[in-house]
Amino acid sequence: MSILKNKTNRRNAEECKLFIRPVRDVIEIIGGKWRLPILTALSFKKHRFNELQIQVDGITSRMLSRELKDLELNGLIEKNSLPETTSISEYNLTPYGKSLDNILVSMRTWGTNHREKIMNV
Amino acid sequence: MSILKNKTNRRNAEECKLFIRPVRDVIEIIGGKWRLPILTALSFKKHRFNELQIQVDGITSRMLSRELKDLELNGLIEKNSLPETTSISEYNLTPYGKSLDNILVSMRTWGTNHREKIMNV
DNA sequence: CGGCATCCCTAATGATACTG
DNA sequence: CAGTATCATTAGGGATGCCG
Repeated sequence: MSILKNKTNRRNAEECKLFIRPVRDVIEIIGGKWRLPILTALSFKKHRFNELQIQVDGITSRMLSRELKDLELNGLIEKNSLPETTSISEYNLTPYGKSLDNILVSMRTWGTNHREKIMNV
Repeated sequence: MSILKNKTNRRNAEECKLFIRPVRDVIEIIGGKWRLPILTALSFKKHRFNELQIQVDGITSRMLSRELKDLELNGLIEKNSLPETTSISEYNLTPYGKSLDNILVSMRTWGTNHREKIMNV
């Protein structure tokens, strides 16, 4: 019985690690202070660089530039330079970036609820 | 028409900010390298301190201690010191912590999928 | 076993100025 | 407008040792 229990515990422990690993992967990709806010803005609609800088309050052009580059490298967003005009580029979610929607929505929902809860207390 | 368009754009911009704010709130609470992995482990089952340290690979006791304290302060987890035994404490999700489930599941799901995608490419 | 204290280092971010 | 370059600062986190 104790042997069986040990085996069960070990299996549970392994299973638990299998839950954690993908979560850590996600954090690598969309973690940090800025990426989810940027993605949230882009899930709303496509934005230009300076529009993003206004929406994501407090971000510097330096950080915005870097984060956009990382998100693009990971295939979550795409950059389109408008051909007609000069010095205009637009950022948008790729289909793969749109697949983050469940995460974005669940976070937004929980966060909205939490804010209300904190305010009312 | 251009006036209407400006009003519409401004409304959209405000609405977008309303999407971003709660997301930033959530990041404040469960962001960073360790909190979501810890919460994921606890969503699986309650854990003791050293069990968590094993599950959340690479975390030091210092960081685990600090993160657990923050999560408890935010009402997401609870600590139970077992009365019978000495020096044993268990951590578990509170009901409020369990309300994070949608976030945890959506991240785990996306992360699992992403890992498969990366591996196969 | 479950932590806390100290010291230290690096990565992340900010501030500012500049450019095509 | 959409960034880049440089410098300064800070927060996050690792290593280690100690303690009830």
